[in-house]
Amino acid sequence: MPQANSVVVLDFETTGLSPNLGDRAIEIGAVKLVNGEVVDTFQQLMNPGFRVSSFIESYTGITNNMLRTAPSCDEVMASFSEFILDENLIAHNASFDKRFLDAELERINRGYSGEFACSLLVARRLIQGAPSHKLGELVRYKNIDNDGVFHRALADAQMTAKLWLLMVDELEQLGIAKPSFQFMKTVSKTAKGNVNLLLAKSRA
DNA sequence: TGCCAGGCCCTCTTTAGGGCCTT
Repeated sequence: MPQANSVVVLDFETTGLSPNLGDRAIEIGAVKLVNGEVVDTFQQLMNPGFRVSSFIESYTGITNNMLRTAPSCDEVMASFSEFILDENLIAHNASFDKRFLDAELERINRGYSGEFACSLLVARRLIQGAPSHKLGELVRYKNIDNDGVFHRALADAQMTAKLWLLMVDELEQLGIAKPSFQFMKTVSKTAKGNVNLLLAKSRA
């Protein structure tokens, strides 16, 4: 059973957009939060078994030379599956990361018991004034601490975690007592126009 | 051969189309 007070925020860098078209993971980064505090991190490059495009090299800064000596996806994902055991999961545009997580774990016959929540879907509802809901844009808009690194797995996971905690904080300031992972999922599934109604009903 | 993601969400919608996000 997933723990109620802890969660893992994760981010993949990949060779492209779709595991169904043969794309693979090339880096996984994650932070484990317990009661809103970072207690552990995970970051690992992985060798997908073929060369990545020059687009991906320049988009992520991860080069073929860096991947040449990296351990295989199978090896890294086996270790990552231990990291996320029994944890609920968060990602920015979670449907993307879930597809890659599921595809990579299926290859090694591993699974996980947690559920996914999506920081992008929550942000679209709670941060409606943002010029866009790209992770980098939300980080700028909300003045979230960052080290200037974007499109690397651990850096993006850290920023996503900070964004998530900021949104939880904002809900607490609006009178929602200790917004849970499940409550955040409910927010993400509520029609935009009904979010204020949900919050009004949920106030302590 | 040539093409290829997929889920969410809005609207000039629901017998559909297109932008936003992720790499």
